[in-house]
Amino acid sequence: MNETKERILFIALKFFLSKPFTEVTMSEILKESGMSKGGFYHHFDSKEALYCEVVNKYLIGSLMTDIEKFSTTKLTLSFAEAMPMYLGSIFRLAGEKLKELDLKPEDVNLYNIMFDMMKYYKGFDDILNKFHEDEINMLKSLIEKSIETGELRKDIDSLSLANHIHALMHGISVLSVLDENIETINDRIQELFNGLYRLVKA
Amino acid sequence: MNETKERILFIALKFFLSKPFTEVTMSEILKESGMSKGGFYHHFDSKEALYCEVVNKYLIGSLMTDIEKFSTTKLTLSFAEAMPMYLGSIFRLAGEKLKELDLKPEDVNLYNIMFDMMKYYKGFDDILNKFHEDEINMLKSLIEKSIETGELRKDIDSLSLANHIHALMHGISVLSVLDENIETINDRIQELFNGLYRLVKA
DNA sequence: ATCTGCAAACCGGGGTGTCGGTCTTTAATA
DNA sequence: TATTAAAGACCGACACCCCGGTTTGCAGAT
Repeated sequence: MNETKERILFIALKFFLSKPFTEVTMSEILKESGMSKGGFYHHFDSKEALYCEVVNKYLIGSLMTDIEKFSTTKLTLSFAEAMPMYLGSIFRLAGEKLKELDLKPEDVNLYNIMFDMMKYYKGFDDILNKFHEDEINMLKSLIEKSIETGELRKDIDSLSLANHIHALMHGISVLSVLDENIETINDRIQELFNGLYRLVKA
Repeated sequence: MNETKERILFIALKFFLSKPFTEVTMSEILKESGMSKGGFYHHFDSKEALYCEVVNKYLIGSLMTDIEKFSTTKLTLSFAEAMPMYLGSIFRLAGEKLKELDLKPEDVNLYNIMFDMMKYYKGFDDILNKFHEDEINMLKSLIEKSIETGELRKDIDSLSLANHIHALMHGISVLSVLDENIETINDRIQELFNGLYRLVKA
C-alpha cells in the first residue's frame, strides 16, 4: 500500500480513538498530516471510507489476534492463574497500544468507539457477536477444565459462570470509563475476581 | 413555568435521548415543536442551556426518586426476593418512561446519554458517583441483613459482593446495548442472578 | 404606550466534498 | 540516450450546505 495513505490512516486512527466520528473533522486530520484536501480525496472516497479503512487496519485485526493469543496459552494454567492474567492482559495490551499512539487511557472511551463502529462500520455487529462468543467459549472451557481438576466446585454451571465473568468484565470496564479513573481498573478487577474466586473454588 | 417552554423541553428530551448531543440539531427540535428560532431563543440562552434544563427536569430528578423508592421498600424482603425485584424494576421503570415518549428501547443508548451528561452537564460526575455509592450501600445493607438472617453464607464480604453485583448489572446493561437486543435483558439478569444466588446462599 | 411572545430573515463560521490545474515519476519510443 | 506521452500524486480555491445564534419587527394583551 501507498506510504502516504498509510500515514494518513495512522494519524486518523488517533483522532477516531479520542473522539466520536462526527466530532473528528477532516481539517484536523489534514493539518496533522500536512496534506491538502485534494491530496486526501485522491486517496480516499470520503471521510466514512477513511474511517472504515482505519477500523479495518488497526482495530478489527488486533481484536482477532488478541483473543487468539490468549486462547493458545490458557490450557496449561489453573483457573486462579489464568483468570487474572486474562483480565489483566486485555487492559495491559490496550495500554501498550495507546502508548504507541501517545494517547492517555482516560482520553479514550472504548464504548464510544464501539458504538461508532456499530454505526459506521458495516457488519461490526456480527464481528462483535462472534468475538463475544469466542470469549465466552474460552472461559467456558477453562471453567470446565478447572472443575475436572477439582479446582472449582462441581455444582457450577460452566456456561452460566462464563457469561457471569464476561458481563462482570464489561461492567468493570464501563464503570471505569464513567468514573473517569481508568488507572485503577486493574485493582478493581483483581478485587472482584478474588471475591468471585472465594465463591467458586472447591 | 411557561407552557411553551415545557413543550420545547419535552420535545427536546426525545431527541437528546435518541442521539448524541452534537447530532441533535436545533432545526429538528424547532420543526417538531412548530416554533421559530427567535421564539426559541426568547426562552433559552443556548442549545447547551436547553440540554441542561432537559437533563435537570427529566433525568436527574427521576434518577433520585427511583433509588429512594426502592430503598424504602427493600427492608422487608429477603435477598432472593429483593434482588430480582431491584434489577428488574430499574429496567421496567425505564421501559415505562420510554413508552410515554414513543421511544423504542433499542433507539436509546443509555451510555451515550451518560457520556453526554459527563461532557455537557456540570457536576454530573459527582451526581453519578453519589448515585453509585447509594446503590452500593443499599446492596451492602441488604446483603448484611441477609447474612444475619442466615439466608446468605457467613463468609461473604458484603461490600465486595455489593460491588460485584453493581458491576455485573452494568455489564449486562452495556452488553445489551452492544448486542442491540435490549428486550432480552430481563431474562439475562434473571439467569445471571440465579447463578450468583446459588453461589452465595447459605 | 409598553411589554411579551414569537416569526422571518439574516449572519458568520465551519463542515464535507469538487474541480481545474501543476508538479513528479514512470514508461515507451526513436 | 534523448524525447515525449501518460499516469499518479498533490495543491488550494471554491461551492454548497447547514450549524448555532442574532437582529429586527410586528401583533396582541395590559
